[in-house]
Amino acid sequence: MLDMKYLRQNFEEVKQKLQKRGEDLSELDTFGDLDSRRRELIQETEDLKARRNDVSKEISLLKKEKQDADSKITEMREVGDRIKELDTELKTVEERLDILLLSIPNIPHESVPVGEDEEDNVEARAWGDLPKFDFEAKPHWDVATDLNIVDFERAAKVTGSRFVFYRGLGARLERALLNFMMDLHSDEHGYQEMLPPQMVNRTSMTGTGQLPKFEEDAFKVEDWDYFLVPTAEVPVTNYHRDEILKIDELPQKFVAFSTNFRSEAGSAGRDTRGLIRQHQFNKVELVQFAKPEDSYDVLEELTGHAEKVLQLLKLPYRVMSMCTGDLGFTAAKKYDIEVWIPSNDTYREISSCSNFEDFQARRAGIRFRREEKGKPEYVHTLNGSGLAIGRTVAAILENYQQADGSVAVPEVLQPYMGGKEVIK
RNA sequence: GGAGGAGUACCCAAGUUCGGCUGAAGGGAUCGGUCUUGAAAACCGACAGGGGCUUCACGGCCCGCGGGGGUUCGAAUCCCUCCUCCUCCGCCA
Repeated sequence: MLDMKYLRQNFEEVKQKLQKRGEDLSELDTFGDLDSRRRELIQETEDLKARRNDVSKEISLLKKEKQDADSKITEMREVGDRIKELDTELKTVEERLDILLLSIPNIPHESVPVGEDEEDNVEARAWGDLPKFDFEAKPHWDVATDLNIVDFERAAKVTGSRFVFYRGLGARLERALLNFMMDLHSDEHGYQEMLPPQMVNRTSMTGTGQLPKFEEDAFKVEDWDYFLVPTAEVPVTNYHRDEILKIDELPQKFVAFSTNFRSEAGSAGRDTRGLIRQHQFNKVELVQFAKPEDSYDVLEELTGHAEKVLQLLKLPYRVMSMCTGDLGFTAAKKYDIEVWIPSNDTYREISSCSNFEDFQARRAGIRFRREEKGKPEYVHTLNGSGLAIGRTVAAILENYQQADGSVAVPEVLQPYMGGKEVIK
């Protein structure tokens, strides 16, 4: 959410910056009218309320002295009716304003490359050597199915499409990665481990920006106003919702595991095979609450923490700086980390690291004070996958596959795999 | 799921019977001061906070007693509704 005052005072400039995102901004022009009407109504009701407060005190005194107050009471009855009318209109105006403000995307940071779509994303760096196979490399779903470590068919029977059973060393690999990532970030990178609820309420989903615009992407729990979490970002960021932190509590760094649920609305036909796009997947998420002046350094640091996972797994990747058209709704700046997927002959997103600046913090009311009596300011929130586990499994199966159909276990994972060096 | 009880400012807590001189007594904590070589104790003083509207500013006003609605000239106080916590019963991994 953008600051209303800032938007009022810098309307054209903001509009211009938002236009770089290439989104439809026609609604934005209703802001001026709504905003000025809101302030008109507030002034009018407040004047009336002030008068009512005064007269009510007078009435109280008159009654105490057993004097007649009927005419004043009648007068105030009319004032009260008028206040009610104005308050009703004010409420509808504020609701519309709220919906509008909640629907405006974040302003891109000046360092974000301008562009229309993923074609215009800019490679920041690449790491690792691409594997060369002296046999015909298989896509990960064939590798996994041949090894009998995943089962898509039965998952379709038991639940539906875009679900999967992991079994045997496949399940073990998933769990090994989870533990490896959690250990790395908590022991080496200074994050506090957190295990959040896997359902959240509507306010939380609004706080981080999934709602109101993207409700169709979420799984909603019937009869409850709860949603299955699409990412641990939601519960963990909302952990400090409506709080004022002390400055020495910043930065706060959390690493959280959650199972994530996404309807993948609008992705029909894409990545229908394999582990890349499932309705349910596991992910280790890094979340930081930072001081505004530090947040861009934190973004680099956090992205580095996610990269470290791939480096230790020896998986080739590149880091892409998302252009204005591919930034997503909430981010001011975003890096995607893409891992090499040989069967696609390309890199695929495995992590997304964003600085939201105060966009989420304003929605969710997450603030801090620099001094004991100082004015509260909004924190900056950041997060990044560290990493999506299912896609990491896919990357390992593809990059570590061997001629005989087996898969070598990356060295750092072997202790987590009961010492196994190969999946066969 | 059933039956009770409770949510007041940083914390504890009065006020809710019978609506108005209470936007909130009293503690504690915190901060400043006196005293002291220093500290503690004691004493004195300060101490809602947050948001909004308006103003160049000083300031003024409005809203805040879990959330939302209602009754009333006026609500912490009455009514409705939702949420959270506690106790007991039932069920349950």
